[in-house]
Amino acid sequence: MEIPVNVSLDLDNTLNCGQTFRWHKKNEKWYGVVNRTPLILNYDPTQSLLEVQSIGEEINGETLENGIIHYLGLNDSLQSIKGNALKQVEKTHPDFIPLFHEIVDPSLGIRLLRQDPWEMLVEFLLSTQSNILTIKKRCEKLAGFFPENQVFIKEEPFFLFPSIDQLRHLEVDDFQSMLFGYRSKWLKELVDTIDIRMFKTLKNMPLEQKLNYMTGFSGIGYKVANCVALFGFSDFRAFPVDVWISRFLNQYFGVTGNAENLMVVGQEIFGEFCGYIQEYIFYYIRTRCR
DNA sequence: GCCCAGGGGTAGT
DNA sequence: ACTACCCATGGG
Repeated sequence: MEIPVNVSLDLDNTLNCGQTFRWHKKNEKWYGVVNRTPLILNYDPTQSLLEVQSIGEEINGETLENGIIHYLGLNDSLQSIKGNALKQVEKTHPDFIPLFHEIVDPSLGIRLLRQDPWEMLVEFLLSTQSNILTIKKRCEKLAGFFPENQVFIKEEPFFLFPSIDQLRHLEVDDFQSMLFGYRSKWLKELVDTIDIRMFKTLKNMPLEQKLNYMTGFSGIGYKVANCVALFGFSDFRAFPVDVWISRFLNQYFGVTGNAENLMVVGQEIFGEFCGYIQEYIFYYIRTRCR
């Protein structure tokens, strides 16, 4: 199947900018799973065509095509998001305008994915104090623990992300064997105590309620909860503050503080789509600022 | 060997 | 409320 793409799309950096951990590229094609549907994606920017291989017929009750359009955020107007944030920057920090363009313009094909909130919660709990390569290996380790979740497109294997019921059957030692370290007990406690139906209702609640609920679990602090809100619940007012963003805000705005304080700073500077801008800043720091 | 990583919990101020 | 320190482990 082929999907015509008539908006800007930087698929490589969308799938490789730290918002998702289980996509991998081989021979110019991307391999990954969206909800319970394995996909092979091959984007040709010169033709603006997205070639899709799959064994599934639908994603989350939608047609394959609509499901992929939704997942990739192809309906997001990146120009509007930039314009909205720029207006806010002009009001609050006009001296930052040149750097704002320098950061955002090269990123206007990077899109925030609509990922599964449960998978985001588990994966970002495992992300603490680790680099992205290590996080990716952990996520693969966890998914690969369940051979019954393996599916194929032709000869190519994929693992569906484990459900909460599957994870409930594991012990702390199982997680230790996957080298999750001190995160093992956090994950065990999470799967034992979370009310997954309650968790899913956060989708329609304000950011503050999302954060309040999620930070109630051990191992889920403000940074991780913001990542889940942004990448799992598509709440663009979320503003995750990790060591990179913290250093950036300190360097260019002279502010310091914890993840909660700096989240508010980011919201004030960049406005209601600050989560999108946060991702562009993260990409900028890690590709052009080192 | 050393330092860092998409942090968070906790005890001591 | 703020700080210092610890946590397990892999990668550069």
